[in-house]
Amino acid sequence: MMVESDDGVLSKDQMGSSLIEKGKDKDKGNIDGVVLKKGPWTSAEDAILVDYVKKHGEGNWNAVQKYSGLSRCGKSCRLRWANHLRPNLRKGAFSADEERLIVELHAKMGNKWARMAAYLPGRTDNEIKNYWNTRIKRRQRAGLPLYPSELRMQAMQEGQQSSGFHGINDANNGFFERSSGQIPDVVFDSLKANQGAFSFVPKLSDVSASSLLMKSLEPPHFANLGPGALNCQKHLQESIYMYSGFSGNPKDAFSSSNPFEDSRCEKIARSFEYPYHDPVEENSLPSFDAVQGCHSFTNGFSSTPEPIPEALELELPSLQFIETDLGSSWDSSPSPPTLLESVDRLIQSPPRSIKLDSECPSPCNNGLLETLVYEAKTLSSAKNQSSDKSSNSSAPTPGDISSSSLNFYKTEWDEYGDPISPLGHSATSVFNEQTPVSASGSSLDDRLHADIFPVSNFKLESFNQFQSPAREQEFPTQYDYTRPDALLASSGWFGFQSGSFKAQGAPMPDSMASLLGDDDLTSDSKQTAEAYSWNNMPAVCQISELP
DNA sequence: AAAGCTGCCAACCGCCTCATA
DNA sequence: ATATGAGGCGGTTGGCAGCTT
Repeated sequence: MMVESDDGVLSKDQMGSSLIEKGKDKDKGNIDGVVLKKGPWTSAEDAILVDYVKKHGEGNWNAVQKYSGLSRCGKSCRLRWANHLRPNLRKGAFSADEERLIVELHAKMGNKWARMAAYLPGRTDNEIKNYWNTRIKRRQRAGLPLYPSELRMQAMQEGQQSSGFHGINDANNGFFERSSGQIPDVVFDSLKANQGAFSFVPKLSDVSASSLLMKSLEPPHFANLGPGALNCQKHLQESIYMYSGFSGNPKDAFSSSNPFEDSRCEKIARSFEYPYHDPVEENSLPSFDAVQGCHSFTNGFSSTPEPIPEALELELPSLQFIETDLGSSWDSSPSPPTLLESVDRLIQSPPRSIKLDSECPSPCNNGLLETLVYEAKTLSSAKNQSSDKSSNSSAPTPGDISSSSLNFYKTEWDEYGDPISPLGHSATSVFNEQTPVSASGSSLDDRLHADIFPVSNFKLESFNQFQSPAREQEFPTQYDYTRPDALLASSGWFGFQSGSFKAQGAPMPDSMASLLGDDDLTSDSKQTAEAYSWNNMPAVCQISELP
């Protein structure tokens, strides 16, 4: 883009954009009647600013205009200095190491560009942000997960080997830390050395699905479910957008069962220049078959059996999709997807639209949360219908609703012959995948709690907002549904009924059983598990318990 | 060759936090 | 305790360049 000439003459572009605005407040370009310029900086302006900083140092940016005569607002000066003029700035393309680190950092921090920039010397938050946004677009377009399989695999391996996720045991310090600004050292292992051609460096024990999940559940996002529901929705959409490997491009999403059948996608994918070699994704890109019936969770048009292109761009938080396909999830795959992969798939594979007649009104544009409620109702309705048809005359209990939903989904998916749950790998599969039979059960349980429950909790909060009196009956009040463990134990919302798990013929790991309130367990162990989970819940989740 | 698309980049905007008066 | 200003941050926008169709 250009812009400026060295003699400071404005280009036509600059002339057009260097607005001279009058009558606005200081933030809008007018200080004490002095008209402040906007738009691209000229080299002359740069020189003035540099000179000013040399003399006065950084800071007090609003004084720049006063002392140097530069017709720029303080903010603009600060930005210009920080992003372009300050010494030791590193320009040019990101190196592979930098890119890798960005991915890691993003997995950990989310969109905390400034914090990320602190670990990329010479780079600015703006650069990182731009890079990330571009990267997201590319990967989304190609239907690739946002995080490479190595990263996810690493998370899995680390998770199984380590004694526990860093920080997971301490909700205030580690992985979910939100206030300290500290980052566990593990993140920087990748900085310590170029450990060869991606012997994939970083210890990602703390870069797990939980980070992804928590990303969308961060206080600024999560807490807004109250008065700031709109904001929350926006943030949630953003969050999912960020983590969605699912392309928002309807063409990409629906034109081909294999994105690489689309030459355009192929080119895009090949253009990734991604520091991670990702053979998994290369060879098994998410089948858009799975997307084809794209569950309208993605956009709130849940009653619409056919995908609505426009809606796809809404990028709703697919993280909410808790998998109910226990059948596939409990398959004893030799190499189960990693935790992160689970999240990726969870994100990538929005559930299919369910074609069924429902008495439930469509949530249409009412948003994701309504959609969730609607979906639950729909599934419940479907179950009731199928129950009527079947010989099973047992009346469903409230708790059965979710499990019936499971069955329904399973049936639907079986019909499609899709081995991958349309809801993706989510909680159940994650449980399965991430819960080796462990006598100690400690760290893993912790991780599970931390990784899974935040989502559940979020869902619950979301759900609560739309909870009807009738539903309140379905969800007995003795459950504190603001508590994710209680949620799971109750099986009320997403069908995590212990019986459902058992019905799948898969042994329930002790750790999970305890979470789910398995009756076979002693009350002590359940209490321990509950206390454990609750005490280790990220603060954001516990906050929700407050009145 | 022209139009369209995408990536990249710079800059702005609004909101938030924090320090200070 | 409150108001105000400075600075910081994240989201968004808009324009140019390069590539593709």
